[in-house]
Amino acid sequence: MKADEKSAGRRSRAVAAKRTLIVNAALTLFSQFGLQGTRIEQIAELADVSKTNLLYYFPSKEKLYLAVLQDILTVWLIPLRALDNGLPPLEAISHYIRLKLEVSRDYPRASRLFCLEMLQGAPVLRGELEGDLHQVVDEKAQLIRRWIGEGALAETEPYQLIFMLWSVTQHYADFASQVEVLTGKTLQDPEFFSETLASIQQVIIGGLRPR
Amino acid sequence: MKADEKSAGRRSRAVAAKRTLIVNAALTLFSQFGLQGTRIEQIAELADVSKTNLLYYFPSKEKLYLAVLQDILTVWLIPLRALDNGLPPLEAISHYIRLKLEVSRDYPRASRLFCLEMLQGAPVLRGELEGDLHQVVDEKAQLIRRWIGEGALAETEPYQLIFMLWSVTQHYADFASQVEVLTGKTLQDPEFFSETLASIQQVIIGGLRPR
DNA sequence: GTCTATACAAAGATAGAC
DNA sequence: GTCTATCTTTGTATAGAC
Repeated sequence: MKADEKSAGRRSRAVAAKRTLIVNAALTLFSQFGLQGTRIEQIAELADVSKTNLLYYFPSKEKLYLAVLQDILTVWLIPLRALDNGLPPLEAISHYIRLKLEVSRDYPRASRLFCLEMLQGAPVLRGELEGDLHQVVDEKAQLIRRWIGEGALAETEPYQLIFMLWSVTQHYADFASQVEVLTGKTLQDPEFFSETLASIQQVIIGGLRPR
Repeated sequence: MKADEKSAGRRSRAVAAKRTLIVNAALTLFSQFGLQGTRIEQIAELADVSKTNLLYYFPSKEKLYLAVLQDILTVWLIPLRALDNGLPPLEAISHYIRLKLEVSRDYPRASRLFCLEMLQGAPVLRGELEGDLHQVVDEKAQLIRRWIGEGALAETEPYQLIFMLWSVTQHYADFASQVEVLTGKTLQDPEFFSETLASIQQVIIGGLRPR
Protein backbone atom coordinates (compact mmCIF):
# COMPACT_ATOMS: atom_id res chain seq x y z
CA MET A 1 0.00 0.00 0.00
CA LYS A 2 0.94 3.68 -0.25
CA ALA A 3 1.23 3.98 3.50
CA ASP A 4 4.78 4.78 4.55
CA GLU A 5 6.33 4.06 7.91
CA LYS A 6 4.54 6.96 9.56
CA SER A 7 1.08 5.65 8.85
CA ALA A 8 2.00 2.08 9.71
CA GLY A 9 0.22 2.48 13.03
CA ARG A 10 -3.08 3.35 11.45
CA ARG A 11 -2.74 0.61 8.90
CA SER A 12 -1.82 -1.89 11.59
CA ARG A 13 -4.88 -1.00 13.56
CA ALA A 14 -7.12 -1.48 10.55
CA VAL A 15 -5.49 -4.79 9.75
CA ALA A 16 -5.70 -5.90 13.37
CA ALA A 17 -9.37 -4.98 13.50
CA LYS A 18 -10.15 -7.09 10.47
CA ARG A 19 -8.12 -9.97 11.79
CA THR A 20 -10.07 -9.78 15.03
CA LEU A 21 -13.32 -9.79 13.11
CA ILE A 22 -12.29 -12.91 11.24
CA VAL A 23 -10.97 -14.69 14.33
CA ASN A 24 -14.22 -13.98 16.08
CA ALA A 25 -16.29 -15.46 13.29
CA ALA A 26 -13.92 -18.40 13.13
CA LEU A 27 -14.35 -19.02 16.85
CA THR A 28 -18.10 -19.24 16.43
CA LEU A 29 -17.85 -21.86 13.72
CA PHE A 30 -14.81 -23.82 14.85
CA SER A 31 -16.32 -24.22 18.31
CA GLN A 32 -19.41 -25.71 16.78
CA PHE A 33 -18.11 -27.76 13.88
CA GLY A 34 -14.42 -28.18 14.52
CA LEU A 35 -11.56 -27.59 12.15
CA GLN A 36 -12.59 -30.04 9.45
CA GLY A 37 -16.28 -29.36 9.85
CA THR A 38 -15.95 -25.66 9.13
CA ARG A 39 -15.58 -24.30 5.63
CA ILE A 40 -13.56 -21.19 4.99
CA GLU A 41 -16.45 -19.77 3.05
CA GLN A 42 -18.76 -20.03 6.06
CA ILE A 43 -16.31 -18.07 8.17
CA ALA A 44 -15.89 -15.46 5.47
CA GLU A 45 -19.63 -15.08 5.16
CA LEU A 46 -20.10 -14.66 8.90
CA ALA A 47 -17.26 -12.15 9.08
CA ASP A 48 -18.70 -10.43 6.04
CA VAL A 49 -15.56 -10.62 3.93
CA SER A 50 -14.90 -12.55 0.77
CA LYS A 51 -13.30 -15.95 0.89
CA THR A 52 -10.33 -14.70 -1.08
CA ASN A 53 -9.94 -11.76 1.20
CA LEU A 54 -9.94 -13.97 4.25
CA LEU A 55 -7.16 -15.99 2.71
CA TYR A 56 -5.23 -12.78 2.29
CA TYR A 57 -5.24 -12.30 6.07
CA PHE A 58 -4.75 -15.93 7.00
CA PRO A 59 -2.84 -17.98 4.45
CA SER A 60 -4.61 -21.21 5.34
CA LYS A 61 -7.41 -22.61 7.44
CA GLU A 62 -4.95 -24.30 9.78
CA LYS A 63 -3.17 -21.02 10.47
CA LEU A 64 -6.47 -19.40 11.29
CA TYR A 65 -7.42 -22.25 13.60
CA LEU A 66 -4.14 -21.90 15.42
CA ALA A 67 -4.65 -18.16 15.81
CA VAL A 68 -8.07 -18.80 17.34
CA LEU A 69 -6.77 -21.37 19.80
CA GLN A 70 -3.92 -19.15 20.91
CA ASP A 71 -6.42 -16.39 21.53
CA ILE A 72 -8.61 -18.46 23.79
CA LEU A 73 -5.69 -19.81 25.78
CA THR A 74 -5.01 -16.32 27.04
CA VAL A 75 -8.45 -16.21 28.59
CA TRP A 76 -8.13 -19.75 29.75
CA LEU A 77 -5.63 -19.64 32.56
CA ILE A 78 -6.86 -16.43 34.15
CA PRO A 79 -9.20 -17.89 36.81
CA LEU A 80 -6.79 -20.62 37.85
CA ARG A 81 -3.91 -18.18 38.22
CA ALA A 82 -6.20 -16.08 40.39
CA LEU A 83 -6.71 -18.94 42.84
CA ASP A 84 -4.35 -17.79 45.53
CA ASN A 85 -3.89 -17.60 49.25
CA GLY A 86 -5.05 -14.04 49.61
CA LEU A 87 -8.31 -15.42 51.03
CA PRO A 88 -9.24 -18.11 53.52
CA PRO A 89 -9.17 -21.46 51.64
CA LEU A 90 -12.89 -22.13 51.42
CA GLU A 91 -13.56 -18.58 50.32
CA ALA A 92 -10.80 -18.75 47.75
CA ILE A 93 -12.34 -21.87 46.24
CA SER A 94 -15.78 -20.35 46.40
CA HIS A 95 -14.47 -17.36 44.52
CA TYR A 96 -12.74 -19.56 41.98
CA ILE A 97 -16.02 -21.34 41.24
CA ARG A 98 -17.63 -17.99 40.56
CA LEU A 99 -14.86 -16.87 38.21
CA LYS A 100 -14.90 -20.12 36.30
CA LEU A 101 -18.67 -20.11 35.97
CA GLU A 102 -18.46 -16.56 34.67
CA VAL A 103 -16.07 -17.79 32.01
CA SER A 104 -18.63 -20.41 31.00
CA ARG A 105 -21.23 -17.68 30.80
CA ASP A 106 -19.14 -15.03 29.05
CA TYR A 107 -16.93 -17.16 26.79
CA PRO A 108 -19.02 -20.22 25.97
CA ARG A 109 -17.56 -20.58 22.49
CA ALA A 110 -14.01 -20.54 23.81
CA SER A 111 -14.97 -23.13 26.42
CA ARG A 112 -16.50 -25.36 23.80
CA LEU A 113 -13.57 -25.08 21.43
CA PHE A 114 -11.25 -25.98 24.26
CA CYS A 115 -13.42 -28.99 24.97
CA LEU A 116 -13.37 -30.00 21.32
CA GLU A 117 -9.60 -29.83 21.34
CA MET A 118 -9.48 -32.10 24.40
CA LEU A 119 -11.94 -34.57 22.89
CA GLN A 120 -9.61 -34.99 19.97
CA GLY A 121 -6.65 -35.65 22.21
CA ALA A 122 -5.31 -32.07 22.22
CA PRO A 123 -3.45 -32.34 18.90
CA VAL A 124 -2.77 -28.62 18.77
CA LEU A 125 -2.67 -27.65 22.44
CA ARG A 126 -0.70 -30.61 23.80
CA GLY A 127 2.44 -28.53 24.01
CA GLU A 128 0.73 -25.82 26.03
CA LEU A 129 -0.84 -28.36 28.35
CA GLU A 130 2.50 -29.92 29.08
CA GLY A 131 4.09 -26.54 29.62
CA ASP A 132 2.07 -23.60 30.92
CA LEU A 133 -0.95 -25.44 32.21
CA HIS A 134 1.00 -28.18 33.90
CA GLN A 135 3.09 -25.65 35.74
CA VAL A 136 0.17 -23.59 37.02
CA VAL A 137 -1.75 -26.69 38.05
CA ASP A 138 1.20 -28.11 39.96
CA GLU A 139 1.58 -24.83 41.75
CA LYS A 140 -2.08 -24.79 42.75
CA ALA A 141 -1.95 -28.42 43.82
CA GLN A 142 0.81 -27.45 46.22
CA LEU A 143 -1.32 -24.65 47.56
CA ILE A 144 -4.22 -27.02 48.15
CA ARG A 145 -1.95 -29.48 49.89
CA ARG A 146 -0.80 -26.73 52.21
CA TRP A 147 -4.40 -25.83 53.01
CA ILE A 148 -5.12 -29.44 53.84
CA GLY A 149 -2.02 -29.58 56.00
CA GLU A 150 -3.25 -26.56 57.92
CA GLY A 151 -6.53 -28.36 58.56
CA ALA A 152 -8.50 -25.76 56.65
CA LEU A 153 -9.73 -28.29 54.10
CA ALA A 154 -10.86 -31.90 54.22
CA GLU A 155 -8.36 -34.49 52.96
CA THR A 156 -8.63 -34.64 49.19
CA GLU A 157 -6.41 -35.40 46.26
CA PRO A 158 -5.62 -31.90 44.91
CA TYR A 159 -5.71 -32.89 41.25
CA GLN A 160 -9.04 -34.56 41.69
CA LEU A 161 -10.40 -31.45 43.34
CA ILE A 162 -9.18 -29.28 40.49
CA PHE A 163 -10.81 -31.60 37.94
CA MET A 164 -14.05 -31.43 39.86
CA LEU A 165 -13.99 -27.66 39.92
CA TRP A 166 -13.27 -27.52 36.21
CA SER A 167 -15.88 -30.03 35.21
CA VAL A 168 -18.85 -28.73 37.16
CA THR A 169 -18.33 -25.20 35.92
CA GLN A 170 -17.39 -26.01 32.35
CA HIS A 171 -20.40 -28.27 31.96
CA TYR A 172 -22.70 -25.27 31.59
CA ALA A 173 -20.80 -24.13 28.50
CA ASP A 174 -20.05 -27.48 26.88
CA PHE A 175 -23.44 -29.07 27.53
CA ALA A 176 -25.39 -25.83 27.27
CA SER A 177 -27.77 -27.34 24.76
CA GLN A 178 -28.59 -30.21 27.08
CA VAL A 179 -29.03 -27.88 30.02
CA GLU A 180 -31.31 -25.73 27.94
CA VAL A 181 -33.43 -28.62 26.72
CA LEU A 182 -33.90 -29.92 30.27
CA THR A 183 -34.36 -26.69 32.20
CA GLY A 184 -35.25 -24.16 29.54
CA LYS A 185 -32.59 -21.88 31.02
CA THR A 186 -29.17 -20.47 30.18
CA LEU A 187 -26.43 -18.93 32.28
CA GLN A 188 -27.38 -15.71 30.51
CA ASP A 189 -30.42 -15.70 32.74
CA PRO A 190 -29.17 -13.97 35.92
CA GLU A 191 -31.42 -15.96 38.21
CA PHE A 192 -30.31 -19.24 36.73
CA PHE A 193 -26.71 -18.16 37.02
CA SER A 194 -27.15 -17.39 40.72
CA GLU A 195 -28.97 -20.63 41.38
CA THR A 196 -26.27 -22.60 39.60
CA LEU A 197 -23.45 -20.84 41.38
CA ALA A 198 -25.10 -21.31 44.76
CA SER A 199 -25.75 -25.02 44.17
CA ILE A 200 -22.21 -25.74 43.10
CA GLN A 201 -20.70 -23.75 45.93
CA GLN A 202 -22.98 -25.33 48.47
CA VAL A 203 -22.18 -28.91 47.51
CA ILE A 204 -18.47 -28.48 46.85
CA ILE A 205 -17.70 -26.24 49.80
CA GLY A 206 -19.86 -28.43 52.02
CA GLY A 207 -17.89 -31.44 50.90
CA LEU A 208 -14.56 -29.74 51.50
CA ARG A 209 -15.31 -28.45 54.97
CA PRO A 210 -13.10 -30.29 57.46
CA ARG A 211 -14.97 -32.39 59.98
CA MET B 1 -27.66 -64.03 -2.91
CA LYS B 2 -28.51 -67.69 -3.29
CA ALA B 3 -29.71 -67.94 0.27
CA ASP B 4 -33.39 -68.72 0.42
CA GLU B 5 -35.74 -67.88 3.26
CA LYS B 6 -34.49 -70.77 5.37
CA SER B 7 -30.93 -69.47 5.57
CA ALA B 8 -32.04 -65.92 6.21
CA GLY B 9 -31.14 -66.34 9.87
CA ARG B 10 -27.54 -67.20 9.12
CA ARG B 11 -27.27 -64.44 6.57
CA SER B 12 -28.78 -61.95 8.97
CA ARG B 13 -26.25 -62.84 11.60
CA ALA B 14 -23.36 -62.38 9.19
CA VAL B 15 -24.74 -59.07 8.01
CA ALA B 16 -25.33 -57.96 11.58
CA ALA B 17 -21.78 -58.88 12.52
CA LYS B 18 -20.34 -56.81 9.73
CA ARG B 19 -22.58 -53.91 10.51
CA THR B 20 -21.39 -54.06 14.11
CA LEU B 21 -17.80 -54.09 12.95
CA ILE B 22 -18.36 -50.98 10.86
CA VAL B 23 -20.31 -49.18 13.55
CA ASN B 24 -17.52 -49.86 16.01
CA ALA B 25 -14.87 -48.43 13.72
CA ALA B 26 -17.13 -45.48 13.00
CA LEU B 27 -17.53 -44.82 16.72
CA THR B 28 -13.77 -44.62 17.14
CA LEU B 29 -13.40 -42.04 14.41
CA PHE B 30 -16.59 -40.05 14.79
CA SER B 31 -15.89 -39.62 18.51
CA GLN B 32 -12.53 -38.14 17.68
CA PHE B 33 -13.13 -36.12 14.53
CA GLY B 34 -16.87 -35.68 14.34
CA LEU B 35 -19.13 -36.30 11.40
CA GLN B 36 -17.50 -33.89 8.97
CA GLY B 37 -13.99 -34.58 10.17
CA THR B 38 -14.18 -38.29 9.47
CA ARG B 39 -13.77 -39.69 5.98
CA ILE B 40 -15.67 -42.77 4.93
CA GLU B 41 -12.44 -44.27 3.68
CA GLN B 42 -10.84 -44.00 7.12
CA ILE B 43 -13.72 -45.89 8.68
CA ALA B 44 -13.57 -48.53 5.97
CA GLU B 45 -9.86 -48.95 6.49
CA LEU B 46 -10.21 -49.32 10.26
CA ALA B 47 -13.05 -51.80 9.85
CA ASP B 48 -11.01 -53.58 7.20
CA VAL B 49 -13.61 -53.36 4.45
CA SER B 50 -13.56 -51.45 1.19
CA LYS B 51 -15.13 -48.04 0.93
CA THR B 52 -17.63 -49.33 -1.62
CA ASN B 53 -18.50 -52.24 0.56
CA LEU B 54 -19.12 -49.98 3.51
CA LEU B 55 -21.49 -47.97 1.37
CA TYR B 56 -23.32 -51.16 0.59
CA TYR B 57 -24.14 -51.61 4.29
CA PHE B 58 -24.77 -47.95 5.05
CA PRO B 59 -26.04 -45.94 2.09
CA SER B 60 -24.47 -42.70 3.32
CA LYS B 61 -22.19 -41.30 5.98
CA GLU B 62 -25.09 -39.57 7.69
CA LYS B 63 -27.00 -42.84 8.00
CA LEU B 64 -23.97 -44.47 9.56
CA TYR B 65 -23.53 -41.59 11.97
CA LEU B 66 -27.14 -41.91 13.03
CA ALA B 67 -26.74 -45.65 13.60
CA VAL B 68 -23.76 -45.00 15.82
CA LEU B 69 -25.54 -42.39 17.89
CA GLN B 70 -28.58 -44.58 18.37
CA ASP B 71 -26.31 -47.34 19.57
CA ILE B 72 -24.66 -45.22 22.23
CA LEU B 73 -27.93 -43.83 23.48
CA THR B 74 -28.91 -47.30 24.60
CA VAL B 75 -25.90 -47.39 26.89
CA TRP B 76 -26.45 -43.84 27.88
CA LEU B 77 -29.53 -43.89 30.02
CA ILE B 78 -28.71 -47.07 31.92
CA PRO B 79 -27.05 -45.57 35.01
CA LEU B 80 -29.62 -42.83 35.43
CA ARG B 81 -32.52 -45.26 35.16
CA ALA B 82 -30.79 -47.32 37.83
CA LEU B 83 -30.85 -44.41 40.29
CA ASP B 84 -33.77 -45.51 42.40
CA ASN B 85 -35.06 -45.62 45.90
CA GLY B 86 -34.03 -49.18 46.63
CA LEU B 87 -31.18 -47.77 48.71
CA PRO B 88 -30.85 -45.01 51.28
CA PRO B 89 -30.46 -41.71 49.37
CA LEU B 90 -26.79 -41.05 50.00
CA GLU B 91 -25.90 -44.62 49.16
CA ALA B 92 -28.01 -44.51 46.02
CA ILE B 93 -26.15 -41.40 44.83
CA SER B 94 -22.84 -42.92 45.82
CA HIS B 95 -23.68 -45.95 43.72
CA TYR B 96 -24.78 -43.80 40.82
CA ILE B 97 -21.42 -42.03 40.83
CA ARG B 98 -19.71 -45.38 40.59
CA LEU B 99 -21.86 -46.57 37.69
CA LYS B 100 -21.38 -43.34 35.79
CA LEU B 101 -17.64 -43.36 36.32
CA GLU B 102 -17.56 -46.93 35.07
CA VAL B 103 -19.27 -45.76 31.91
CA SER B 104 -16.53 -43.16 31.45
CA ARG B 105 -13.97 -45.89 31.91
CA ASP B 106 -15.61 -48.57 29.77
CA TYR B 107 -17.23 -46.48 27.04
CA PRO B 108 -15.01 -43.45 26.64
CA ARG B 109 -15.63 -43.17 22.91
CA ALA B 110 -19.39 -43.17 23.41
CA SER B 111 -19.03 -40.54 26.12
CA ARG B 112 -16.95 -38.35 23.88
CA LEU B 113 -19.27 -38.68 20.91
CA PHE B 114 -22.17 -37.73 23.13
CA CYS B 115 -20.18 -34.71 24.26
CA LEU B 116 -19.41 -33.77 20.68
CA GLU B 117 -23.08 -33.94 19.83
CA MET B 118 -23.90 -31.62 22.75
CA LEU B 119 -21.15 -29.16 21.78
CA GLN B 120 -22.78 -28.81 18.40
CA GLY B 121 -26.16 -28.12 19.91
CA ALA B 122 -27.47 -31.68 19.67
CA PRO B 123 -28.55 -31.45 16.03
CA VAL B 124 -29.18 -35.19 15.80
CA LEU B 125 -30.13 -36.09 19.37
CA ARG B 126 -32.33 -33.13 20.19
CA GLY B 127 -35.44 -35.20 19.73
CA GLU B 128 -34.25 -37.88 22.10
CA LEU B 129 -33.23 -35.29 24.69
CA GLU B 130 -36.65 -33.71 24.60
CA GLY B 131 -38.34 -37.10 24.84
CA ASP B 132 -36.66 -39.99 26.61
CA LEU B 133 -34.01 -38.12 28.53
CA HIS B 134 -36.29 -35.35 29.66
CA GLN B 135 -38.76 -37.86 31.03
CA VAL B 136 -36.19 -39.88 32.97
CA VAL B 137 -34.56 -36.75 34.36
CA ASP B 138 -37.87 -35.30 35.50
CA GLU B 139 -38.65 -38.55 37.23
CA LYS B 140 -35.32 -38.57 39.05
CA ALA B 141 -35.67 -34.92 39.97
CA GLN B 142 -38.92 -35.84 41.70
CA LEU B 143 -37.15 -38.61 43.55
CA ILE B 144 -34.46 -36.22 44.73
CA ARG B 145 -37.07 -33.73 45.85
CA ARG B 146 -38.72 -36.43 47.90
CA TRP B 147 -35.42 -37.32 49.53
CA ILE B 148 -34.88 -33.68 50.42
CA GLY B 149 -38.40 -33.51 51.81
CA GLU B 150 -37.67 -36.48 54.03
CA GLY B 151 -34.62 -34.68 55.37
CA ALA B 152 -32.23 -37.30 54.01
CA LEU B 153 -30.47 -34.83 51.77
CA ALA B 154 -29.39 -31.20 52.07
CA GLU B 155 -31.54 -28.65 50.21
CA THR B 156 -30.40 -28.57 46.59
CA GLU B 157 -31.88 -27.87 43.23
CA PRO B 158 -32.36 -31.41 41.81
CA TYR B 159 -31.43 -30.50 38.24
CA GLN B 160 -28.26 -28.81 39.40
CA LEU B 161 -27.34 -31.88 41.38
CA ILE B 162 -27.87 -34.12 38.37
CA PHE B 163 -25.72 -31.83 36.22
CA MET B 164 -22.98 -31.98 38.83
CA LEU B 165 -23.06 -35.75 38.95
CA TRP B 166 -22.92 -35.95 35.17
CA SER B 167 -20.13 -33.47 34.75
CA VAL B 168 -17.69 -34.71 37.36
CA THR B 169 -17.92 -38.28 36.10
CA GLN B 170 -18.02 -37.53 32.39
CA HIS B 171 -14.99 -35.28 32.65
CA TYR B 172 -12.68 -38.28 32.87
CA ALA B 173 -13.82 -39.48 29.47
CA ASP B 174 -14.18 -36.17 27.65
CA PHE B 175 -11.03 -34.56 29.01
CA ALA B 176 -9.07 -37.79 29.27
CA SER B 177 -6.18 -36.33 27.33
CA GLN B 178 -5.91 -33.40 29.71
CA VAL B 179 -6.16 -35.67 32.74
CA GLU B 180 -3.47 -37.85 31.28
CA VAL B 181 -1.11 -34.99 30.52
CA LEU B 182 -1.47 -33.62 34.04
CA THR B 183 -1.46 -36.81 36.10
CA GLY B 184 -0.01 -39.40 33.76
CA LYS B 185 -2.94 -41.65 34.65
CA THR B 186 -6.09 -43.09 33.06
CA LEU B 187 -9.23 -44.59 34.51
CA GLN B 188 -7.91 -47.84 33.07
CA ASP B 189 -5.47 -47.81 35.94
CA PRO B 190 -7.41 -49.49 38.79
CA GLU B 191 -5.74 -47.43 41.49
CA PHE B 192 -6.46 -44.18 39.74
CA PHE B 193 -10.05 -45.28 39.21
CA SER B 194 -10.47 -45.97 42.93
CA GLU B 195 -8.84 -42.71 43.93
CA THR B 196 -11.05 -40.79 41.53
CA LEU B 197 -14.20 -42.52 42.67
CA ALA B 198 -13.37 -41.96 46.32
CA SER B 199 -12.60 -38.28 45.81
CA ILE B 200 -15.81 -37.58 43.96
CA GLN B 201 -17.92 -39.52 46.41
CA GLN B 202 -16.29 -37.87 49.36
CA VAL B 203 -16.84 -34.31 48.17
CA ILE B 204 -20.31 -34.77 46.70
CA ILE B 205 -21.73 -36.94 49.44
CA GLY B 206 -20.13 -34.72 52.05
CA GLY B 207 -21.78 -31.72 50.44
CA LEU B 208 -25.17 -33.42 50.31
CA ARG B 209 -25.25 -34.63 53.89
CA PRO B 210 -27.98 -32.73 55.76
CA ARG B 211 -26.73 -30.58 58.60
C1' DG C 1 -6.22 -4.91 -0.28
C1' DT C 2 -9.90 -6.68 -2.85
C1' DC C 3 -11.98 -8.87 -6.68
C1' DT C 4 -12.98 -12.61 -10.67
C1' DA C 5 -11.68 -16.64 -12.54
C1' DT C 6 -9.79 -20.92 -12.15
C1' DA C 7 -6.60 -24.70 -10.98
C1' DC C 8 -6.34 -28.65 -8.14
C1' DA C 9 -7.36 -32.13 -4.76
C1' DA C 10 -10.33 -34.61 -1.79
C1' DA C 11 -14.31 -37.03 -0.71
C1' DG C 12 -19.05 -38.83 -1.25
C1' DA C 13 -21.62 -41.57 -3.97
C1' DT C 14 -23.05 -44.51 -8.11
C1' DA C 15 -22.75 -47.86 -12.27
C1' DG C 16 -22.08 -52.07 -13.71
C1' DA C 17 -19.16 -56.34 -14.04
C1' DC C 18 -18.42 -60.51 -11.57
C1' DG D 1 -21.91 -59.09 -1.62
C1' DT D 2 -17.80 -57.35 -3.37
C1' DC D 3 -14.95 -55.19 -6.70
C1' DT D 4 -13.07 -51.54 -10.36
C1' DA D 5 -13.92 -47.54 -12.55
C1' DT D 6 -15.91 -43.25 -12.66
C1' DC D 7 -19.00 -39.27 -12.00
C1' DT D 8 -19.92 -35.16 -9.30
C1' DT D 9 -19.64 -32.07 -5.79
C1' DT D 10 -17.35 -29.47 -2.77
C1' DG D 11 -13.71 -26.98 -0.82
C1' DT D 12 -8.84 -25.19 -0.50
C1' DA D 13 -5.88 -22.32 -2.48
C1' DT D 14 -3.66 -19.49 -6.22
C1' DA D 15 -3.12 -16.26 -10.39
C1' DG D 16 -3.58 -12.08 -12.00
C1' DA D 17 -6.36 -7.84 -12.98
C1' DC D 18 -7.69 -3.63 -10.79
